[in-house]
Amino acid sequence: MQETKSKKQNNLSWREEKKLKTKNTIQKNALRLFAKQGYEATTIEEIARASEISRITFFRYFPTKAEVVMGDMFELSVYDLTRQQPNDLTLIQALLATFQKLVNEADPQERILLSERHLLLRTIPELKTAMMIRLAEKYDLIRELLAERTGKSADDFTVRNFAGAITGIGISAWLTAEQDSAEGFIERYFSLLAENLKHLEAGLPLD
Amino acid sequence: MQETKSKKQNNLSWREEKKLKTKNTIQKNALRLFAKQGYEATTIEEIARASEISRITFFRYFPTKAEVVMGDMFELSVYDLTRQQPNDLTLIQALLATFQKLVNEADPQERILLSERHLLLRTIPELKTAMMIRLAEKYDLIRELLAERTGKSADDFTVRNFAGAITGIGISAWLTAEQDSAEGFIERYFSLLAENLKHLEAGLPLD
DNA sequence: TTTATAAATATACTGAGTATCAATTATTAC
DNA sequence: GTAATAATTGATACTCAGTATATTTATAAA
Repeated sequence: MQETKSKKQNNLSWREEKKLKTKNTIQKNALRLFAKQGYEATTIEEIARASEISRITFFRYFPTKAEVVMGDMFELSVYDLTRQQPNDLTLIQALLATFQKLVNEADPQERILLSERHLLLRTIPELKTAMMIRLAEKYDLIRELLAERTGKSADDFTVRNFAGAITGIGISAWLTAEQDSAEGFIERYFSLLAENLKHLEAGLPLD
Repeated sequence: MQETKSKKQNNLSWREEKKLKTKNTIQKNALRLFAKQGYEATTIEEIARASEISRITFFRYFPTKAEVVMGDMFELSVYDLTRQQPNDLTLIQALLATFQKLVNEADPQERILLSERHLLLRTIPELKTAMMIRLAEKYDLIRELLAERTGKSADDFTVRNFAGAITGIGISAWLTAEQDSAEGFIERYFSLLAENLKHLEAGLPLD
């Protein structure tokens, strides 16, 4: 079980580095092929051939075809970064700070990849639904964050409900940005998210 | 194109009646088999055999295996019933009235079928996600309802965001009821939904 | 070099979902 | 009632995602 860490000072061993590279190659080829000939029209076989691996190996790196588009999506960063925000901020203020940071720091390279992904995510029905699920799954993370900042239990009624509202607001931002879309989707998404959160903090007035 | 309505006074023709019966049979058999031997372990082939139809005919009635569980789910009723509530009610008040009505009026027969469905919907991962999507898809309907009652556009920022919050609150109620679950899931779900909506109307205070 | 381990692949399978075409069955017109 | 018409069903055959098992190849350690 103990992982190899004997001679190599790099915290990534030779093998692990290669694996990461393979994973990236697969994802890049997949996104390229999806963009070129469509998601449905692209088979896993093709992606594998383009990546010079076998069909079976593909499944060693990604459990499903959809997952190759979803990727990591820096969801963990959102969680971690938000936890690191000062304690005297409300959750919403902390989230706003996190988003600000993420938008500022995203390097161009990453931003382009992200754009390609998002294009697929809002175009292909199968992926749209996969994305919606991802969003809904954040519910539990939000509850945890909220529990930490309020000192309440994550199972508290108000915590649950507030977290639910944040989740829904996130979905709304996603769906709205998807409509306006075109260029700069990610910027639009984050700015909507920020507006929505501020509105929520104000109690969601309808006037 | 003109539909047959010549002699038959019943608004359902002979054929259409039979089709409805077949659809119900398929659904009943599917739910029975799923409950008995599990969702994944049950093939469409089996469901078809039990329903005395061919595998292909199954797909004429339900586009996917998951859809046979989802069914209609009286989502349309919620929409229609809510529209019929008095105009001086807020959307939340109207929704509360609708849920009240639905809980009171559900006949025992239907209630049992609904329970079976819900058991599957919160047990089988594939169906859980399908359900989540259903919930998220209500977003647009809620926006319409809200637009009607506020006189605003369904694309208005506050309408979108408020509708998003309601959606998320619905998801939260679903996930919470799913945890407590056991018996009386549906009652629990609706009562949570009501609590959550009231909390939302109060501006979602965290204290 | 030999040994142990992990990663890649080959083979073969299941089952969902689709397309095409032929066979039935019901509906309508005569 | 019978023939023509249209809808429903079904048979056959296919694609492709995803899985299980066993085998081969590459890597690391000894």
